[in-house]
Amino acid sequence: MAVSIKDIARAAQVSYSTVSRALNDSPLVKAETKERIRQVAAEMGYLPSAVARSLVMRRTQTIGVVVSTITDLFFAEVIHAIEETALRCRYNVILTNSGGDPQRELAAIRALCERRVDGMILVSGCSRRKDLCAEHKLDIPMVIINNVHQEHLGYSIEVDNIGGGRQATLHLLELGHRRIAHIAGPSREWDSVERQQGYEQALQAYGLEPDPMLITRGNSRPRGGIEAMERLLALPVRPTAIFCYNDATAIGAMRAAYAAGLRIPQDLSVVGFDDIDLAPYLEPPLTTVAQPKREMGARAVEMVLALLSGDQQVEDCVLPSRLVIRGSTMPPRIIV
Amino acid sequence: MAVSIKDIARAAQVSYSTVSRALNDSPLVKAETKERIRQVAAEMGYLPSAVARSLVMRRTQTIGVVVSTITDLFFAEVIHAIEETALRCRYNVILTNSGGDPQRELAAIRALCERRVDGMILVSGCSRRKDLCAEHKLDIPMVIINNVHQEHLGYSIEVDNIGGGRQATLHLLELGHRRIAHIAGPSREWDSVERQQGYEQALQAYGLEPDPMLITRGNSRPRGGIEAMERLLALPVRPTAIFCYNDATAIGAMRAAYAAGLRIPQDLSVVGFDDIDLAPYLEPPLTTVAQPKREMGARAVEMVLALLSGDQQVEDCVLPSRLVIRGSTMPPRIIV
DNA sequence: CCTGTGCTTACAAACGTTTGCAAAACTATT
DNA sequence: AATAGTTTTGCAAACGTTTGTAAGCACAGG
Repeated sequence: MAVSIKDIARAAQVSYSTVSRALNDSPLVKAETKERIRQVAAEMGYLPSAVARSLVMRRTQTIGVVVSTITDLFFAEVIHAIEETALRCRYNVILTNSGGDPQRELAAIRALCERRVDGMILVSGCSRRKDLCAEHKLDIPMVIINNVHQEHLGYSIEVDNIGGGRQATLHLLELGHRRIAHIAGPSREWDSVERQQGYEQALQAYGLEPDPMLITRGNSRPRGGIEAMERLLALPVRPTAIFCYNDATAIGAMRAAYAAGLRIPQDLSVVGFDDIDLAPYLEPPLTTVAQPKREMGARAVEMVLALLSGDQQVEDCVLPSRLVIRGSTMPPRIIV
Repeated sequence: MAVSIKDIARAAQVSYSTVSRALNDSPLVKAETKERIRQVAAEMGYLPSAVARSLVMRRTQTIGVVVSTITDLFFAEVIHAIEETALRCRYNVILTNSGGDPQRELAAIRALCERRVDGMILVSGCSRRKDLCAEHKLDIPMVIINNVHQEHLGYSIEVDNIGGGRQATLHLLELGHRRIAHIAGPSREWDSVERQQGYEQALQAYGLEPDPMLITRGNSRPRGGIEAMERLLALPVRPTAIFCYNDATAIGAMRAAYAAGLRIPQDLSVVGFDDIDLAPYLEPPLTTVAQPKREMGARAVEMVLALLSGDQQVEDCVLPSRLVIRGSTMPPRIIV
């Protein structure tokens, strides 16, 4: 079917090893021969077989990526960055989604191992260390972005979640808010725990004790944000501001607030986390803590590549987060 | 490094072909032997090499997907569907993005061919037929979702763009709007042309002649929507409603409208296209024409698989679009 | 005791590359 | 003209599988 190196050899009257060398621009073959072979190859529409090459080279030039879902813009943007920088390094990306299920995640990792990817990147990997290790006999470099568990399980890239949560909350405090609610993410996600810690630290820095009534939980998606917000709105004394686990949650929270007839930010200030590309276009433009998505993706593949080249210097990195103030926050109407 | 079938053969004292058969549950090997071999394999942590298998089977169990960008929620959702149904059929997905550049798209296709993917799916493929064909010597099934060009170049899946544009516009007309603007997508995208046709047909059905002043163009992203909207707002007589090429554009348009102090839908009705998952959570919830994203993705892989199994019955399909009415549309204040 | 018949197992080729090493073809030197 | 040296080419093994075919073995029938 596909034309192989042997077909070219036959057509060009040389051995197929020569063809291989010619196409790889080896200095071992005479310039004219090289040229002739190349021409024949081009005429015949030759496309080398990456699978055969992978077999002998024991390199697939492939990075496996597993992510819970690609339909969250934050993940989509990180994956975009991964794909872009992988491409630049002549790697392709196999994408698998786990739906946030550790079982499926493990299955995905297994499949990637069978495919002999050169390295793997888990975005919000959700499996426990011990499970991961089992699969890890073929030592394939694996880096994890925003590890869900606290445990360190290999090379990881994190954002400064505590600092981000603190900044967000401090911003609200500085505006004069005192009843500041928090809609956390799923309790098993470590970054949610950290962001909440930052929130609590900020409150304490202002001499406020975190109020359990003001802390509720979403599912990291708009739906969860709506439900959480409805709970908060049902409180005898409503919060004047909210810090949300992520932008998707914030979007849900805002929706619920609007549905209840509130205005944002006049009646309620909202801060998100992630700074998805859509954040500036929301109504109102969302104040949020930016994660350096491009950099996270880029770093992850660089890390994999470094690991691949046997670099021992590779170290976990935690990148700074940055508060981006837009239109969803303002001082409370009545200064408490 | 990785344990191979030969290592197992040695450990289990059989030939490696027997190991292969045992692990593939061939009836040719005795039950006891099979069991013993499996045990050894499990103990040794054997993971079959998909690349070796691919080489001999001439099947990679891989589908290549090329998309302009994954950071548009519409694409992300389609790709999610593709990945899910591919997984269900035991296929993996190699994702590549072209950034909407035909050059890069071609390069991506080439790379996928080298990897010997079993089939390819282009989401909004942007290359011209003749360019594509060149690459197409190894006849790899290729299906295109929302082809950018009008030309038919292989199996394709489309949504009823004209009908969708018509429905959207009709909805606005029925509400009483008469000055209805349209923000189109990039002129080279065929679906934009069609949606605009639908828009014009609807107007004509109401005896209105499309007004060139009211038709402008975005870039299919929020930024373009903003700019287009600003142009429309500068018009001596503003439109009372807008039909946008897609939801991202609509989001931008709404942003610009808000920035100009307008209220939506009281001062301006807005309709989008795509029905991204976020649409119901926007402020106001966006009225939009839904594309059956899940089905489009699923159909695409089913089509590839059918083609792969030599099915001759495979036919292009155009799926229906469906208007979803939410909060961004209402009758105009002053009936014209 | 020999032969045919099933059931198991082993051998070997093939998939399409890369690459070490030997062989061949030149070139230059004596 | 022979030799050494250099460049160019070919041979063959290897990568880890699958699979067609041959071989081995036990057992039954003649």
